[in-house]
Amino acid sequence: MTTDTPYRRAQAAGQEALRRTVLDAASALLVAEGPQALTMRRISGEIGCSTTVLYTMFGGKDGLAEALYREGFARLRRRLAEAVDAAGDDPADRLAATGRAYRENALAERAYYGVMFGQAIPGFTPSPEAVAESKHAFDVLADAVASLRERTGAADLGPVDATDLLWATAHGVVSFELAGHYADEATAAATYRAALTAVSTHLGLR
Amino acid sequence: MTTDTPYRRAQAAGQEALRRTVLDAASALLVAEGPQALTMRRISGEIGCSTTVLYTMFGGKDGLAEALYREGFARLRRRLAEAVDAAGDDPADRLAATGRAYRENALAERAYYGVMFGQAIPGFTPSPEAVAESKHAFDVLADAVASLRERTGAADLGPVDATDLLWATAHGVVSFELAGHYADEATAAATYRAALTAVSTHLGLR
DNA sequence: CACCTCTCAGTAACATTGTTACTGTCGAAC
DNA sequence: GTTCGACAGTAACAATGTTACTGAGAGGTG
Repeated sequence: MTTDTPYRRAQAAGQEALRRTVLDAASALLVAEGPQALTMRRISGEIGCSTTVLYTMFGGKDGLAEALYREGFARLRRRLAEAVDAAGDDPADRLAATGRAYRENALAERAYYGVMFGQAIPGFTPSPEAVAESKHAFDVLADAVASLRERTGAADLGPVDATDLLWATAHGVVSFELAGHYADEATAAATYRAALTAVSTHLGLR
Repeated sequence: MTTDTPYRRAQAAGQEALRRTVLDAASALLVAEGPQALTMRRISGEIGCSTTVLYTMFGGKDGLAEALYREGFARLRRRLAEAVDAAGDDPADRLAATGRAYRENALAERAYYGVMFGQAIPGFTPSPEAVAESKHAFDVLADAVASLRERTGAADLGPVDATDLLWATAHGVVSFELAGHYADEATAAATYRAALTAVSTHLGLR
């Protein structure tokens, strides 16, 4: 165990600030030029240090990728929470707002979406802890579903989790849209709405 | 234009056979060890030639990736066609069989699924022609939908293509299953069924 | 048959990338 | 003041995609 001295704290704070700087640079690079530009040398060059720093701080590229993965889910979580807050008190409205916000986030943060759900960073697979934590981004969705279910008395679906089902459906359409499968934005939007409407109707969540 | 002589033909036949050999080796490597093992040196080593051959034959790794991409869709197409053939004449049965076969194919050919829909091979994005051709794998699904629509008189959904919607929904659940998001196979299967049932009901395809 | 030419495979190199051993430096502790 | 420990920088290594150079073999031409 390390001794807790002012020095140690200052050092830790410095580490934390530096970590933030590195992450911001990596994030900017990811958003501006895509995952392909995310090389250790490029990042270190961007902030003016050697690659060694990245290794002592993140352990390797996987560690950095995982930090970006968490950041992506944090952004998603913020966006969903904001949308639900703005939607008012009706659970149905809150559910619908969550659905729209999910797609908007994916389109606004395509690069992050690729890190989170595509294999945008070649060797990377998130750790089980990161995956488990990522699901909390959907807490607001789960809440809306629970409220709505209480109101409508929708039946349970056995092993099928309603939140997971909605999420998977949204992901299917969004990932196709990001891959360019739809002719235009209007088609993508309509397909997305149709998919979510179908599933929430089937779940009895209206 | 090159002259068409027996020699040229033999050479072309040789090229074709060689191409097949290379593709088989790459395919075996992909299935056995995943996309990470797909290196030019590894493939050339596997068949006992130099990397130059791969470049003259496929133009580069992207060309090889695209060949595997097409192969993946060819396998999917075969599987869907077989399932539909075995399902009998009822369009509803044919639709349901297609849905099941899609998931079965994804699970049986995970590595291919990653090449086709994930970004399993780092720099690769399929050419527009390959993407356009890939959609023909779903011709049997489109046929089943059309038959069923004729029988049930289901309404049109405007810009939303019913086949695309079913496909995207199936993809959403399957890609999550491949990523390990579900606790067990039974949960995944139930979620998949629920998603497809929801969408086909919503489309009026029963 | 001798020579020329063209296609193409092999070798070996180059650039890029993740990663790490070695070295030096700077601050804390006694 | 000396010693020690943590950490950053340099420079290397291994792997990978790619390509310039070289050579061999086959067909055409005299």
